[in-house]
Amino acid sequence: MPTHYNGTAREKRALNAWIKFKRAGITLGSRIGDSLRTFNLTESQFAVVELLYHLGPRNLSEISEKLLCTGGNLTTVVDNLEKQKLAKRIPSKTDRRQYEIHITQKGKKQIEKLFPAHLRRIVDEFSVLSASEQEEFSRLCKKLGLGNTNKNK
Amino acid sequence: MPTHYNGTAREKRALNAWIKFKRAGITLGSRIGDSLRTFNLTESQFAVVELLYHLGPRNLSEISEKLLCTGGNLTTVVDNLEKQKLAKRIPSKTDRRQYEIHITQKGKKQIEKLFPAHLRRIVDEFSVLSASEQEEFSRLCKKLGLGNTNKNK
DNA sequence: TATTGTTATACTCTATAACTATA
DNA sequence: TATAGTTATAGAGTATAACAATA
Repeated sequence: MPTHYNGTAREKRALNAWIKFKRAGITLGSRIGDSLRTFNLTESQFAVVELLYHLGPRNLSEISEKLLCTGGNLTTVVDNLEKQKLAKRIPSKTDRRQYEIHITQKGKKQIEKLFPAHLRRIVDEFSVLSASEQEEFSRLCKKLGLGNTNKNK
Repeated sequence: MPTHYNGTAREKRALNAWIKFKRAGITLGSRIGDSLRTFNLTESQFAVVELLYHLGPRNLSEISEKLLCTGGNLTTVVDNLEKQKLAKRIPSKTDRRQYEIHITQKGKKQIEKLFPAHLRRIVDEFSVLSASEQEEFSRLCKKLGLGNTNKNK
């Protein structure tokens, strides 16, 4: 979808980049998300379980920080994971306000079964880019994600 | 968030690119989405109204094709736009199964009020990249979005 | 007082399948 | 028979604000 907007070159460049970015996000997201849905996991749920698998137990605050979502939200996602017995809450011994969220054995097995196919899918999607293009792409995404935090606008 | 995954260089490269991509999508999306929410528009609703504004009336099939969502889904989004009187359904004269979705005067005003700020936000977010980086980024996103459609894997 | 997490509330999105009306 | 769109259904995510328990 071209922009159909008559702005300055600078505006058109940014708008075009944003649109391409969003569309790539939708299409890749749905292609990659499909491979998760066959395991009865939503992307949010997968993100949490995968984080626990690779980083170990974390409390809700830490997870919400990593995954950039609100606390009340994460309660729901973790609730749904507990229903599926893929994660569990364990009260913290040091701070009785906190829970540590742990991945369960079933969750580990699920990730181990699912991750290779998931990874294959990702490698496949990115194989349209050369190695150096992928690296450049990562670099640009990172820069965009960090934003102009030190520009103090 | 680094990948914490010990795979081949190829796998790590793709996984890293995917994670950076997703995170940039979340952070940029929320920063840019905020500017829409102040106008009581969700991103989906904005996408539809903006499309109608810039491309003119379209029927539901055409919109769902452009925005990559399902039909039943779009019914809901357009319903919500009609409630806000930002869009309206007009029965097609040539094919009585179809509706043309039109933007309303109120919708046009809304876009005209909202779009400059929205655009400024996007230009600002992308200003962390140089002009040529933005162009390279668009190119890479486009390539990713199209996927390996002619690889017939 | 501040923090961790839950609850309550309410809405939006999303998909699927069955359905209506029309072509 | 096929197509355009709605309806019904159901679930998942999202945010906000008020709240309880603990620090």
